[in-house]
Amino acid sequence: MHWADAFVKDLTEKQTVSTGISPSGHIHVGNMREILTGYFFHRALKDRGVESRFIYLCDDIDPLRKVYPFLKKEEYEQHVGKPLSSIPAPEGEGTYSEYFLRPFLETLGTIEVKVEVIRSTDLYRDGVFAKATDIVMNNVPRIREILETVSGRKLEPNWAPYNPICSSCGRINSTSVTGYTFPYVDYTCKCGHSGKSDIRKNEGKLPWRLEWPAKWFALGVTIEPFGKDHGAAGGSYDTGKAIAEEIFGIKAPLPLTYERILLKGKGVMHSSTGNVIPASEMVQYAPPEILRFLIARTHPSRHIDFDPGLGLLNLVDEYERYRNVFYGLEEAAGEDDARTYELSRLVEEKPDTFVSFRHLITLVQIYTTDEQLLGAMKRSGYGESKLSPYMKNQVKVAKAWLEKYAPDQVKFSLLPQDTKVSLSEQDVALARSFQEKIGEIEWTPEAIHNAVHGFIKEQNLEPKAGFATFYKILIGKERGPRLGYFLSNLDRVNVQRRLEIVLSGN
RNA sequence: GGGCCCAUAGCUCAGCUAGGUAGAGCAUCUGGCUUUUAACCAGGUGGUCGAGGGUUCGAAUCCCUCUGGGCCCGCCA
Repeated sequence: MHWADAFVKDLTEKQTVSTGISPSGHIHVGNMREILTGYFFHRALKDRGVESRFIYLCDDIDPLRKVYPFLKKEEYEQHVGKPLSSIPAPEGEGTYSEYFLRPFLETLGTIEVKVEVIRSTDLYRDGVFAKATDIVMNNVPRIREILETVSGRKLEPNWAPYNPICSSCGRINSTSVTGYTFPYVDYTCKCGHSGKSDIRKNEGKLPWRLEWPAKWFALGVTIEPFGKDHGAAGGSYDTGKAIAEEIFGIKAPLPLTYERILLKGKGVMHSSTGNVIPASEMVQYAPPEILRFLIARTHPSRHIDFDPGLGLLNLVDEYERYRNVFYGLEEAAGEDDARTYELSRLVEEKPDTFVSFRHLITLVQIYTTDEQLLGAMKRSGYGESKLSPYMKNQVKVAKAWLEKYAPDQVKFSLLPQDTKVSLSEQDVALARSFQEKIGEIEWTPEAIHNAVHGFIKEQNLEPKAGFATFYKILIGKERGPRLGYFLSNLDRVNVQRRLEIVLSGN
């Protein structure tokens, strides 16, 4: 059974699956595990006929913690400590949080993940946290005791479970609570200002360890996946669970701690270090369903070493193998293959409506126009009369991947006309016979192929070695794309000239 | 100091929940194919299942200890 199905298999009541990511920087492939793990639970529930609500809480009231390396120091120093929803975007119009949220939401659209997006600033502004905040402010000693016991840390004497936003300087990290009378929290700020925050508005926020259980309480969350940073003993899930049960009188959601996604050879993806591939970029360099597949195929308890190079190509191969399993064209290797495919795919893909991505990688390096490409695809079993939007995107993605991440192993390009290549006697003889007759060969794939094969046979060569001669001359490699189709797309005069140049040097 | 996860073929992994003769893909090798989608078809090589102990008629699977690797908490979120 697929891990998502196994996780929800005993649930029959309506569930609310919640996820949360802070838009403090680029929302990256690593963050996708949060939202997609939740999404797969949601899907698994619905597929079992269990009612489910799926929400994503965007923590946009969180303060900017520091000036990240990707921010201009002079510009953002003044904003440290202010909510992400009230400081300017690194570029263009709008707020900081929306700047990073927008491409993420677009990416969710691209991979067909439908989720209710809730901004924490809005929750506070609309008073959704008011009741929870009031409960919390009336139970400070008990909460302090829980936090100190469960987490083992000592809280400051003036600690309070609420952080007011200073109405004068806008900071949330420099205020101290001095009193509480519903609905106002009194505070003083390091900037010298004293004031009141209305807990029914976005004039302050709960600290994380309280905000999390308050969210469960206010929104009725029953399932929540989270990163292992929250899952450590004495971590925020432990304290959250205790607060949920003892202060709010609710059950904590069913937890799932997931492992991190690493970038192969570079370690953990962190927005603060810049060691990231934003999710919005990944869907430009990989078929979008692969983002889902990457997360769906691996149990959350295992870390993922993501390799955007050759590893990505292998990943797509695997996805396509699972697709074949789903359509009964191939035997399953693992028992969840078909289900993993089903959870990953974006649209129904009938077997004759696509061409394998690996093959496409070759094709887009040979053909320049859609017509040529379509012809080549049809020879590979593509049944549509024109490029589908899906395949158009695949083509775009294949080109982008070649440009940015492809290893040399899968790339080829014509050698410059005057590049010297040393050839064996066999190579020379073969290339010469072709070069001498090149003007008489009909410049079509089949005719070229037949001509080359004729010369190979005439000279008693191994076909493989014979073809290699031409690859050496043209692209400097031992192997290459099917020669007839390849050459027919090159200008005959240029090919002739290239052969002459190489032969004159041997 | 504390916690979690991982370890099975050269590589990526399945198998572990409910113990019953060790699996797949890729790579590699051999053979086939009168012509290459960086193919295709058939077959082969390759593993003391990280180590040790325990439970059991029987352990990759359950329990304990250890080793190695990774990550996290003890600021903030």
